[in-house]
Amino acid sequence: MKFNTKVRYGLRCMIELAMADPTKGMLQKEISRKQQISRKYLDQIIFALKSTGLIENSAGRGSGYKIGKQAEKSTVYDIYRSFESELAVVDGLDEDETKNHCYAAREYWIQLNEHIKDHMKSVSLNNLKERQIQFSQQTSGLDYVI
Amino acid sequence: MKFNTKVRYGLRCMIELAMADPTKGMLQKEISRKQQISRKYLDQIIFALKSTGLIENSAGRGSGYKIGKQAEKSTVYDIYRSFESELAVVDGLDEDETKNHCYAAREYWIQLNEHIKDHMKSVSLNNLKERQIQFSQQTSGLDYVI
DNA sequence: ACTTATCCTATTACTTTAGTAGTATTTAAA
DNA sequence: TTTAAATACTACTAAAGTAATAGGATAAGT
Repeated sequence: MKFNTKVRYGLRCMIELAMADPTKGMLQKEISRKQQISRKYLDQIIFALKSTGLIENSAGRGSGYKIGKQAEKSTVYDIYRSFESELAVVDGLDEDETKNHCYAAREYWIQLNEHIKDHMKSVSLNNLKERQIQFSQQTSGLDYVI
Repeated sequence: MKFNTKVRYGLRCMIELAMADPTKGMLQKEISRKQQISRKYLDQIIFALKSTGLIENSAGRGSGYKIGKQAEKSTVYDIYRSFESELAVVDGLDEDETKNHCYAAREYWIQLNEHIKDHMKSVSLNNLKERQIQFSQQTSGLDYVI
């Protein structure tokens, strides 16, 4: 019952970019250094985030990434969905009910699943950015890389 | 981001036993047949549930299992904890903050983790039993094994 | 004694995960 | 217009986790 590293690193990337100067792009190299994620692994993560439009760049050398146009309105769930299919905390929830062996258990998992999904949808990248800014001000930005 | 089969089957077992006649025990064989879980795998699951006191029996031949004395007050989280250590949707949440690379991300995961845990603690075995009874009455107990 | 059932550990096949590697393509700069 | 930096995308691999089976030890009912 864990989120994998792609989702976790992806979230950190998005916050990093949300905090960055939106007028100039940020290179993979720079994100990699700041977030301590290997260049090649980050490459995959950025590829996924770009595919869903959460981040943008122009191709080729030296362009750099910036947050996508609609990305500030995006939520943690959108970021999650860049890497995974729809959340399903157990398999077979959408199957025919009669195939299940316990109605109450099935209903419980469905409820929990929605509960988690709702939480992930309720927190936007903007919310996270604000929290990060608050923290940076409190600590003079010394303790964290961002 | 999935619950494993031990937790899922464990939940079904607990509901099965909660629905059963509390005066007589239920054999592994019987649970296995009703819930369609292999005897040997169920053996492990029952062993775990017994270790945490959620189910009880007297040893040896033909005793059968029944719900533990305090088990009706127990929650989904208690059942989960029979198989897993404390819920942690990402690793390293309890580590020193300065080792993290993004404050806002870390805070987010902590909140989500508590959110899930709270949900799991808010639903008791009794709640699930009531739901199961309601369902059985509606369908005349035909569609589900329990 | 014998059989049935539980107790508990070990093992295995399989899948997933985390990360590396490599090659092709794009484009800024020399 | 070469060249080198950077991204784009696929393939691969080692390690870890999962689902399940196997098997011997022990306990009791008959």
